[in-house]
Amino acid sequence: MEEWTPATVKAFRQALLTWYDQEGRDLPWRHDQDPYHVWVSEVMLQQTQVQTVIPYYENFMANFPTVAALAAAPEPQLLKAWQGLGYYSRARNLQRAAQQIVTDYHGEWPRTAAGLADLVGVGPYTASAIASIAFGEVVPAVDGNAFRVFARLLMIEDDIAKPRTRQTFEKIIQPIVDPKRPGAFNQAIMDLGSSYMTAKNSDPAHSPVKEFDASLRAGRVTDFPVKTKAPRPKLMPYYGLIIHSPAGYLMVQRTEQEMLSGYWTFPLVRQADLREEDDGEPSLATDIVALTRRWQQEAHLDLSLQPLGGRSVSQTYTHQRWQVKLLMANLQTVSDLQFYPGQWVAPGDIADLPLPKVQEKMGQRLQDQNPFDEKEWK
DNA sequence: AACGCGTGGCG
DNA sequence: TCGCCAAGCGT
Repeated sequence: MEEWTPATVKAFRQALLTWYDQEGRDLPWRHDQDPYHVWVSEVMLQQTQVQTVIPYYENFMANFPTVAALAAAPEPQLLKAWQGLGYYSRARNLQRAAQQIVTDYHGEWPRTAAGLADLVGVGPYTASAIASIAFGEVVPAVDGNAFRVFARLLMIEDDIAKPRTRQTFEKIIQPIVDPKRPGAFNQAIMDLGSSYMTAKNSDPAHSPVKEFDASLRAGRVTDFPVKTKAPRPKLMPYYGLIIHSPAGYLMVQRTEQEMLSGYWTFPLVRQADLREEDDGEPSLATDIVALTRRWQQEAHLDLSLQPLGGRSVSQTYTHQRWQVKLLMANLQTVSDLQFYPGQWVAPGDIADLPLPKVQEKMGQRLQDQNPFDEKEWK
């Protein structure tokens, strides 16, 4: 890899920050250096692109303008504000950290990366970003952009998928960070990584730091960064149960142990489990299937599940690929039996719940087919 | 250390 | 349709 002299470091800072001052993006969270604003934006930006985050950030600040407001927010409102943004544990961790700030720190922010890292949901990158941007600490904020930019500039061969590579990069970048403007330096690297030095379609030959780009000189830009590939998502076949009654549709809130926790969906049953039930084998069925069976037997209700036409709904996650076949049943009466932990939701009220994308797709499919001649969709 | 965790965009 | 990528963190 390349090594830079102090003179090269100085020239690099100059070129980078001159460009950033002229061409840096005007983003909603860059209007001031309020640590609350920086923190919320950084958490939203974890694994998420800027143009996706902007409307969520604006809405979030309108709903929760201060750390105290966030700490006191009702969870359904919080989850609704995060709906569609993904990685939902971020929202819960954000609120828990807000409560830490209010109660443990009496509203006073830790002013260093080391202190900030004690907040739940704030890891090494986010802690350094907040510390440098809001409090001027001279530390590198090493995210995917910094990995890519410096891997190319210096031709660093370490595999960025390995956890310990972070320390390697931090050690290399630390003396390069501009001690006078660490926050601007870190943000400039990110802007560079999302413009002239992207993963694909980058244009390093015209970047403001092209003179410092060893991979460009070597004609090896696309060799960096080195990163081992992630495994393919595992196929997970489900049935989505659309159970309709005069009271509405049966919805369940996903538990803390499940992914998408706190969000609401139609009951989802692994296809293998439902088949085991049908075969009369020892039951691997979920609560919902067992309850639908019991309900059917005790109340003598017709709960025969019919397929809903059309192809299955699919949703790909980082490690799972769901294929959801929709089955539906129409109950003429509800009786007083309860579907724990489910809840009947009127069609016009479904959109008020926090819903993950896969539920929106199932709901859309249902509305397209409209098998129960429903007129009350919101 | 390796894995689980959402969604949207792009070639 | 597919594979890869995007301002990571918790366990």
